[in-house]
Amino acid sequence: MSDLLANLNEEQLRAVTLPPQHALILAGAGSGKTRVLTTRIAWLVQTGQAAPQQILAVTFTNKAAKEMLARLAAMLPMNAARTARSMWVGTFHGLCNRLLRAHHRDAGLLQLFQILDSADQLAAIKRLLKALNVDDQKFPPRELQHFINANKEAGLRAHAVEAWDDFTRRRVELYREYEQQCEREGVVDFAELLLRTYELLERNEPLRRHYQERFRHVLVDEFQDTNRLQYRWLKLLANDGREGGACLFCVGDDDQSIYRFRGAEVGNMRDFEREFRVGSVVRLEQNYRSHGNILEAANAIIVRNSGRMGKNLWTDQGAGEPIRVFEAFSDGDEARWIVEEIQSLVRDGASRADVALLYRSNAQSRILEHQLFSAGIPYRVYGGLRFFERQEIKHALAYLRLIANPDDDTAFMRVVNFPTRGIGARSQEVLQDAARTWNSSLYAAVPHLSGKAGTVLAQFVSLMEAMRRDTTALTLPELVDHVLDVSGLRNHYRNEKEGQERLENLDELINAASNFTAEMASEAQTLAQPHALLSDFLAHASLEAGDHQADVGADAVQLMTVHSAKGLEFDVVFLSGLEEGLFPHENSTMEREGLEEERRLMYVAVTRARQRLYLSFSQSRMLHGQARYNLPSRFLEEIPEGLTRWLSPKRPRGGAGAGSSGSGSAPSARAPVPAAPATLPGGWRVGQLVRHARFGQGVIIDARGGGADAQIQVNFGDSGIKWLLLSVAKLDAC
DNA sequence: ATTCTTTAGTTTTTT
DNA sequence: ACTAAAGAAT
Repeated sequence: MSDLLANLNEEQLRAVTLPPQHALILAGAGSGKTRVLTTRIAWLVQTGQAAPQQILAVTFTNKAAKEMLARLAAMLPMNAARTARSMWVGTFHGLCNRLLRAHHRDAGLLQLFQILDSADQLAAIKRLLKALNVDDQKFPPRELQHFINANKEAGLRAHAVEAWDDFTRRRVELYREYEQQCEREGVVDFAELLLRTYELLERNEPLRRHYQERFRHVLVDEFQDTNRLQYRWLKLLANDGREGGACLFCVGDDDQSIYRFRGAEVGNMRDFEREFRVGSVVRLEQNYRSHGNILEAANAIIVRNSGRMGKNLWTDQGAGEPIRVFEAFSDGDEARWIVEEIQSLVRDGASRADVALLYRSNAQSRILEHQLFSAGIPYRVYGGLRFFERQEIKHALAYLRLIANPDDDTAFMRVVNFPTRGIGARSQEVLQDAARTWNSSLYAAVPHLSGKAGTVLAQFVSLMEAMRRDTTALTLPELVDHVLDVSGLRNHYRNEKEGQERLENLDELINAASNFTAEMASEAQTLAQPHALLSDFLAHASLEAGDHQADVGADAVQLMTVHSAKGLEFDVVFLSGLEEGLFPHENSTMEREGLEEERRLMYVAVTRARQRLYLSFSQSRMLHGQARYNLPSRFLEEIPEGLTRWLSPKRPRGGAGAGSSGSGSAPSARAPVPAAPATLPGGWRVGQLVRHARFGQGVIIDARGGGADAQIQVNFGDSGIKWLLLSVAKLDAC
């Protein structure tokens, strides 16, 4: 017990030992957030205030859930398996899946309902549009997918959506058709998991009461990332803060909310504070991660945002090194410089794994990878395809899904002609028409067909029937193995020249099935229905797509987007591409909300660094096959000058206009901007930084005409991109 | 059914 | 510049 609370600082201790009441913990970057959350749970259990089964902990990723369970197992004197079983720890989606399986009848679902991941959902929508003969130019599937998900996340079924124009009315109709299609096929998408559970609990009072009374404590991690529906879901369990509901313990950081684009509502934090009358918000402001200069820079950046809940990180670690800033002439130059810097760090004894290269968008990784590769520096990139998202795995899973549920049309379409068995587009069309006529699934429509299409499809159906029959007595890994052979998938990839890796992945799927079976066995549940374990395995595959492709353990430099760096920390961080239009991204600068999210993203990036932070930008950059000339990011100017050290000749500051460095003075060793045309009349050149009396600072990005008509195009950032007549415009070199 | 050609769209991502 | 996906030709 004293062990548990030892080494907590004053605020952490206060948060951990709060009396049972609704609580909001504002936890800054590196302030020991996860530690507080897990210690709180352990403390509740150890002091006898709550039994493990009275606790529900919600995270956003499976990784975070696993980590929390591992830490709890180490803190609590009970074996890990028991903790895992009696305490509900998981993602919103994982927990909803568990609830819906337990109460599938009340929720109006098959016991073996399947879960569509985003790609499956998109495929289902495309299939729907095709069946209804809808022009997918007018109704792009992706847009419709977003429309449906956004409405579900707002808690709205198709009948409840208000439509004021024809376009929306049609989309609502398609939403309704989509709902019916999912219903018919016995499948549920991600948003549906949440909405179904919400409606189930709302509608079914005894059930709601049961869970409200069971879960005395609900703890939420990354609360700033919750969407509206998730918040309503929590409110339901807490009985809106009235008697008989759970206590909500929400931990989050409004300054690290970077998922607005996918529905996260930072406003939930304030709403929670108000609606649940959270008396005093506990602020964790001592940072144990970064040196003083880095923190000060982060604070200076984030303070410019409006509507913050307010928080100022501090450290007792001392100022540390200055933040290093570098201006390159081209993106290639920037990458080369980063690589040189890494080489010298490694020479000085740094471990490559402690160095991270961060960027705003994935497109920027290519050039960095290229330079790292040429220099022979091991690196790993986060963000590739994940295991369960691979083509061969999705194919195998589709066969498995068809065994569990023949009405799953998405799975049917995926494998009906893969490997090819002579069921081409025409046969598939005939079948889809028949399914519509008979109002049945594709599988069930096959017997109604005659002719050539009927014959080949009947063969496919009997293949599936045989698969189902022959696997009832098999263990899950045996079943998977059997299906890989009988379906012809193995054979197909054996004959493909690049198929070796895919074959290995298929074997890995059998492995995954073995591991899953072992985990389930330790929870000692007996499943009466054949293929019930299969169904659980499929849910697992949808909900947990596996780790991103990267070899763990190797001493390699880490490359990732700022988004995926959230929650991680490194001794040395390079943040590249700090340019207007890139970071902040041009699509975000139109509205204040968007810009502030970019600023939070910048805040997240800066606070990843423990000891050393490099910021770099480039005068020119190849993007979509064209050279772009960007201004330095406004975020650079938001860092107080005293905290930085420029490794390249410093440019004048935007506001001050006091600079004296010559116009674009290039260190002689560096090559000039590639693709920069010859000097223009008046000595101007593309890529040059200029100042206009009205528009402020800008970069010359193009030129046309000659003599008296010569014009230049200048990117003034905020003030836009303008064509100016050289003979008229009053421009100063910066 | 396979292969070649054209076209559109390239911020961030988990479940 | 590059890719993935849809369309057209074989």
